Amino acid sequence: MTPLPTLRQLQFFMSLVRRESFSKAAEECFVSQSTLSSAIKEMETLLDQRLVDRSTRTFALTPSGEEVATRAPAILAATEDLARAASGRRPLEGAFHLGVIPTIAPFILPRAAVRLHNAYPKLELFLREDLTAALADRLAAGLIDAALLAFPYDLPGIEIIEIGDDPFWFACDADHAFAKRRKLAKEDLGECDLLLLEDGHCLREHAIDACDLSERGGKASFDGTSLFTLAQMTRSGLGATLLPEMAIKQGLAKSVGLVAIPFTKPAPSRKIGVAWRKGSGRGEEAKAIADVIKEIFATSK
Amino acid sequence: MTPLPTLRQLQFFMSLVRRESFSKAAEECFVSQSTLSSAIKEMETLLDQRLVDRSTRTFALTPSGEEVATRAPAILAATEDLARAASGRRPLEGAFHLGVIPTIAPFILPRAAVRLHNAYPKLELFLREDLTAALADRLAAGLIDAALLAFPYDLPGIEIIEIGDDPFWFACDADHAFAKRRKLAKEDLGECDLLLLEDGHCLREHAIDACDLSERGGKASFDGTSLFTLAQMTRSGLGATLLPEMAIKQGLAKSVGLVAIPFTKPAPSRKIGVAWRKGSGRGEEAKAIADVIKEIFATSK
DNA sequence: TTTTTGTAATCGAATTTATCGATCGAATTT
DNA sequence: AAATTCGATCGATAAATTCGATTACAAAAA
Repeated sequence: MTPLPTLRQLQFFMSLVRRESFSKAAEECFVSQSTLSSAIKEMETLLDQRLVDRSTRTFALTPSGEEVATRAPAILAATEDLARAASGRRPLEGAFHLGVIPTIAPFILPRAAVRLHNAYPKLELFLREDLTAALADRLAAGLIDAALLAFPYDLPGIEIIEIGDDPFWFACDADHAFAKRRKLAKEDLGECDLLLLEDGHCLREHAIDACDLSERGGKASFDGTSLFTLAQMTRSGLGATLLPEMAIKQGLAKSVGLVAIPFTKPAPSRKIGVAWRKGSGRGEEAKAIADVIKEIFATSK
Repeated sequence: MTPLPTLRQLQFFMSLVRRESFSKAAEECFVSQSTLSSAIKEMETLLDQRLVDRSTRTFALTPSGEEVATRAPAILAATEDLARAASGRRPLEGAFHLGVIPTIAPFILPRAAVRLHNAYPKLELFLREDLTAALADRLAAGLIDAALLAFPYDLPGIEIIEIGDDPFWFACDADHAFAKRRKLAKEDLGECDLLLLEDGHCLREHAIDACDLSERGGKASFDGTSLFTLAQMTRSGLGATLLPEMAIKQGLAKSVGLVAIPFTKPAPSRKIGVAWRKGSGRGEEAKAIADVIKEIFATSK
C-alpha cells in the first residue's frame, strides 16, 4: 500500500498555500514555524517530491505541489463532512430556507451548497437572494429560516452567529493614479471618486462607514446593481471602487482586469454572519450551517 | 474547526468493517489488537458516537458507523490518488490498452476505472474483455499493453505482477444438500454435480485443478457463458457451482438468491495478476496500474 | 558596502502520543 | 464446568511530535 500523507500535513500544506508563508501558516495552524516547516518537509520526503519552490523569493509551488493543492481541499472537506455526518448529528433534515444577500451569494454559495449537501444529505436547501431589509422581513415572517448577511445591521429580535471579517479592497483600472500602489490607507480615499452599488445594498453603507466616506454627491455614486456590473463599470474607466475581499479572492477583480489593492491594517471591513429569528427553534440548525460556511470562508482567504 | 479523525483511524475502521473482527482487522493492519481497539475507541470519543455495536454477538455497525463506512473509502482512495499523483509520477499519460478476462472484469473494473482516472488524469484507458488465450495473442501482437488475468496459465515471453489470491466459494440453491453447511472441504465436492463455465474460460480449469475435480462427464458441465448466467442457472435448481470470492464479495450470489459457502483452509483458489509482454517497455506502467488494482482487490475482501 | 529585516531550516530537549504484551471479564461453545 | 473466543483495559516502553533557540540565507534599506 502506498504510504499516505497525514490529514494534518494536508491541512498545514493548504494553510501554507493560502498564506504563502511558512510562518504565517504556522500562526494560522497554531503551531510553531519549525513544526510546520518540518511537517511540510516530511510530506515532501514521503512523496519524494518537492512541493514548494524555495529557490525564488516569491512563493511558488512545484507541479507536484499544485497537484496536492488541487486535491487536498476535497479530501479535507470530505473528512469534515464525514465527522459532521457521523457525530452528534443535529436533525438538519428536510427543508431549510436560507436567505443570502447579493454581495455574498456568488462567492460563497456555490461551494457551500455542495458542502452542506455532503454534510447533511437529507437537508433540502432552498435559497433566496435579496437585500438585507427584505430578508429581515422574511425572517420575521418565518418565510426563511436563516439568512447569510453582512453586519453591522440593526435587526431587532434576531440572533446572530458570526462567520468572520470581510475586509474591503480598493479596485481600479490599471490607468488609475493608485494603480501602482501596494497598499492604501483609508484616508487616501478622500481624493478620489468611487463607484458604489446602488442604495439598498448594505455593502454600500458598510463601505461608506468603514472608510469614513461622506455621502458625497456627484458621479461618485453611479450605482451598479451587482458586484459584477460594478466591476465592469469600474474597468470601463469610470473610476475606482471598493470590493469585499471574498469577491477578490474569487477572482472578481482579476477576471475583469482590475487592479486590487489591500488597505493597511486595520483594514476597513464588514462582518459576515448567519442570522435567525430568536425563538424560531432553528438556531441549532443555523449554527450547524454557519459552521460549514465558516469553513469555506476561512479556507478561501 | 471540527476535529478530524485520522486517516489511520479511518483505515483501521474500514479494515474492521471488512473483517468484522477487531483481532482480524488488527492482523490485517499489522498492529496489535489493543492498538486497533483503542484507535477505534478514540475515534468514537472524537465523534462522540458509538460506531460499532458491541452488545450483540454478531458484528454490527451503528448508524453513525454506517455513515463512516460509507464515506471513508472515498477519502482514503482520494488520498491515495493524491499521493500517487504527486509522487514519483511515472508517465502514465495517453493511451493504455488493458485486456481483462470476463470472470474478473465486472467485479474489479468499475471501481478500477474511476481510481485510475483519479490517480492518472491524463491516462486514457481502453479496455478489452476476452478470454485469456485471446488476450495473450493480443499481448504478443502488441494490440494491448497489459492484461488482467487469472493464474496459473502458461504464457511464454510474458511478465507478471501478482495482485492477490482469489479463493473459490461453493454456491448453491437453498434446497441443496450443502446449503446449511458453514464450511466445506474440497473433498466434499466429489459427491455432487457442479455447473461450470463453458470451456475456454480459465476459471473452469482453475476450479477443476484447485478442487481436484476430474473432468467428469454428464450434466456437470452444463456450461454457462458468464458468471451471471451461471449463477442464474444454478439458482434454477440445476445444481451447484464454484464462484470466485471477488464475485461473492460483490454480491453475485446474494443478488440471485444463492447460498455461498467458503472452503476450509487452505481454500482452493486462483491467482490474479497483471501481465505484459517482456520488453514492451510498458512494465512500469503496468506495475503502476497493478498497484491501483491491488488496492481495490484488497479492500473489497 | 554594511545593516537590517524577514523567512525558512536545523538542532536538542521536553513532551506527548502510539504501541505492545499481558491480563481481565463477558459471552459462547464444548 | 471448563475451555474458547473476543474485545477492553492497564502499565511500561518506544517513537513521534512539538517547541524554543539558533543558524543560514536573501532581499531591502541605510
